[in-house]
Amino acid sequence: MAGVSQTTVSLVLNGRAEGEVRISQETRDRVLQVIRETGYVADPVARRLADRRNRILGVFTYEAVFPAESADFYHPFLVGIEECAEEAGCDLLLFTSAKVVQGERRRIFSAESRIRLADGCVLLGRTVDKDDLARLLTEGIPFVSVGRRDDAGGPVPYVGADYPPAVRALVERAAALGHRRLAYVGVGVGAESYSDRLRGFTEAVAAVGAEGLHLTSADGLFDTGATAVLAEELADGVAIVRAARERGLDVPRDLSVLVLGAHTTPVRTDIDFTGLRIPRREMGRRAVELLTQVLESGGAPQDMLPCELVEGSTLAPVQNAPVQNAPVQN
Amino acid sequence: MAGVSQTTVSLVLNGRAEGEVRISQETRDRVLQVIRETGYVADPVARRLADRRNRILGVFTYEAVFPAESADFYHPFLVGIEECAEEAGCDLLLFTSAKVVQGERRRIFSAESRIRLADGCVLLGRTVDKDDLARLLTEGIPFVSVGRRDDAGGPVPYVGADYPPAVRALVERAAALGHRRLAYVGVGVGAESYSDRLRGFTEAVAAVGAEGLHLTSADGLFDTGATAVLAEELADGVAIVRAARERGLDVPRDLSVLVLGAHTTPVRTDIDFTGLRIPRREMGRRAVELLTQVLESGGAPQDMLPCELVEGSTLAPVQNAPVQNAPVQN
DNA sequence: TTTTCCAGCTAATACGGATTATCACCGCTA
DNA sequence: TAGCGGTGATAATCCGTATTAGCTGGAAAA
Repeated sequence: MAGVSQTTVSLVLNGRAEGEVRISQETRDRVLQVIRETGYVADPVARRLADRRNRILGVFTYEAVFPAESADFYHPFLVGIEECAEEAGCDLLLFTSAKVVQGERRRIFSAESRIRLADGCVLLGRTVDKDDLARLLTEGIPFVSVGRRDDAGGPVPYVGADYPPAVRALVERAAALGHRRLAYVGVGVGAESYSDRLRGFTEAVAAVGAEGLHLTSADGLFDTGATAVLAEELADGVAIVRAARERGLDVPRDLSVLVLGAHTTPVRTDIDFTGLRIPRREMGRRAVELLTQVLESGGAPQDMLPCELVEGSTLAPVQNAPVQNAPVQN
Repeated sequence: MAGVSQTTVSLVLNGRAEGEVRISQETRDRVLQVIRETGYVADPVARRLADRRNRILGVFTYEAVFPAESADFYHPFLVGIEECAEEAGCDLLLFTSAKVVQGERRRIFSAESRIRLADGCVLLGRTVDKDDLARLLTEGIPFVSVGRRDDAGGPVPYVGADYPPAVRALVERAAALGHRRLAYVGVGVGAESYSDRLRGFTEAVAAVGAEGLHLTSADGLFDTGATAVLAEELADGVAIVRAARERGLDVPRDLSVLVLGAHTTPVRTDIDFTGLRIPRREMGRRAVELLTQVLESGGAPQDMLPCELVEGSTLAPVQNAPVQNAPVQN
C-alpha cells in the first residue's frame, strides 16, 4: 500500500530507520501513515521466531493458581508478578495446559511441555521437583524460583524469604519475656522454606541459651513443658490453639503461640497471631526483576527478602516466671 | 541424531505417520527414542507461525486482574476460565503488557498490540469499548466477551448473566410481601449489565402492577415512600443500609434492600443481602467453551446464564400492610 | 526387459517478520 | 568519462516448524 518493501516497513516500524540504515523522511511518513490507517501490527509470533524474544513471561505452579484452595496463598505473589510484568511491558503466560492428572502434580516437562513458549519463567510453589530444576538448568531455560531452592546440579536462581533472622528475632522476644523452653511444631523438612525456619529456630534457641524442642505435630506438645511454641504454618498454629483451649489453657497466658508462615492450605481464623509476614508481593515483584536480569545477562541471581515481624497478640510473658530484664528486641 | 530429516521428526511427532504419509515402525521407534532421550519439544512459536494455532487463550481486562481492588470481583471468573482452559489443554495469556497509563484504561489496540499472540481472547470487564469490539470483529480476531454486549457493527460473541428474569423474580417476591412502591438505585446505563438490571426492574414492576422509581443515588430515597429498594450494586446496597440506619430505620423491617450484583469495587460488609448471584465462575467456564467453538467454526455465539436468587435477610413484609395472598415465588 | 506401483522417506516451501549484504542512483571529482 | 562516496531502498536469508510434492529403490505386473 505504501509502495515499499517488507524490509522498509520493518525498519520504519522498529525505528531502525535512523542510524545505520537510512530511510527518507518522506518514505517513512508514508509508511507510518498507512500503518495508522490500517492499524497494522507486526505479528508477535513471527517476531518472536525471528529475534528469539516474546516479552512473554511464564508462570508455572504445580497447582492451579486461581481455585480457592490455594488462591489466598498464591494471590499476593501474583499481584507482585503482575505489577512488575506490567512495568517491564511483558505479558504473563499461565501454564494451565499441563493437566493436573488425578492425584498427581503438574509436570514442568511433559511430552507437550510448553515452557519454552515464554522468554523465561517464574516458578511458584512451596516445593519444586529437583529433577525439574536440574533440567531447567541444563536446558538453559531462563527461570527464577519464588522461594529459596537448594542447588540442583548448579545454583538455582531464586528470590526467597529470609526466615532465620526473623525466626531468631521471635525467639529472642520470647526469651526476653522469660520463655526458656520453646517448641517448634512442623515437619521442618521437605521444602527449603521449612528447613530454613527450623534452622533459624535451632540456631536461635542456642544463641539465647534456651531449650528447643522439635515436634512434627502438636501431639504431645503439652507434655513437654514448653511455654512458647513456634508453628511452622498458620494451620499448625490454629491447631495448636484449638488443642490448648480444649485443655483449658489460655493463649497466650498459658502458652504463647508464634506463627512462622502464611497458610498454604486454607484455614479460616480470626486469631491475631504473633509471628512473621512472608513478603509475598515483594517476592513476586523481585522474581520478575531477577528474571529480566537473567534474560539480559544470564547467571543465577539469588536474593533473600526480609520477613516482617507481626506484633499480634499470642505472645505473652511466661506465667509465674519473672520477665528478664533484657530489652525487647524489635 | 536419528539419522532422519526434520520432516520425518515432525511427522512422527504429530502422529501423521500412519495415514497418507508412511514411516516405518522401525524408523518411528528410533525417532521416538531420541525424542525421549533428549526431551526434544517442538518450538511452539514456530508451530504457531506454521499452522496458525497456539493453544494459547488470551485474557484481556482493562484493569489489572490481580490487585486487591478488583481481585474479589474478577477472581471467580478467572477460576472458571482456568478450569476450562485446563480441560481444553490451553495456556492462558494475561495481557499485562499494555500499561495502564495514568488515569486511562488499558487499550486492546495500541501500537504494540499483542492480542494476536493468542489463538483467541476472553474479554473481561464491566464495560468494553465499543470501538475495540468493532475492531475485533472487523479484524476477525476470535474473542468472547464475558458480559452481554450490544452489537458493535455486528453481533458480539458473549456469555452474559441473565438479569431480567432474576430481577423480576425479586420484584415479584417483594410484591408478594406487600411492597407496592419500589425503588431502583443505580445509574442504569453505561454498561449493558446495568441497563439489563434496570430494564428487568421496569418490566417487572409493570407486570406486577407496582410503582417503580428510578434513582441514580440513594439521596432522596427516603422521601419517596418506597418500602423496598433494589440496589444496582453491592456498594449501593451498603450505602443505602447505612443511610437508613442513620435515620433510625431498621432493615428490613422499615425498608427492604435487595442487591442486584456483586461488588465491582471493594466493599466490606457482613450484611446478608437478599438478591441475586451472578454466576461468575460458570460464566468464565462458558466463555472459554464458546471461544473454542468460535475458533473451530467461527460465528458469534451468545449465551445468557441464569442468576441464582439469594435468600438473604434484607427482605421482609411491608410494615403495616397485610401480606398479599400471592404465593412467594421461588 | 520395461513399466507400474508402492512403501518410505526427504527436498522444497510457506508462515511473517528481523537482519544483512547489496544494489541503483545521484552528484561530484580526477 | 571513468571512478567514487554517500543515500535510500531492497533482495536474500534466517528463525523452527508443518505440509506437500516428489524422489528412490525394489517388487510386481506387462
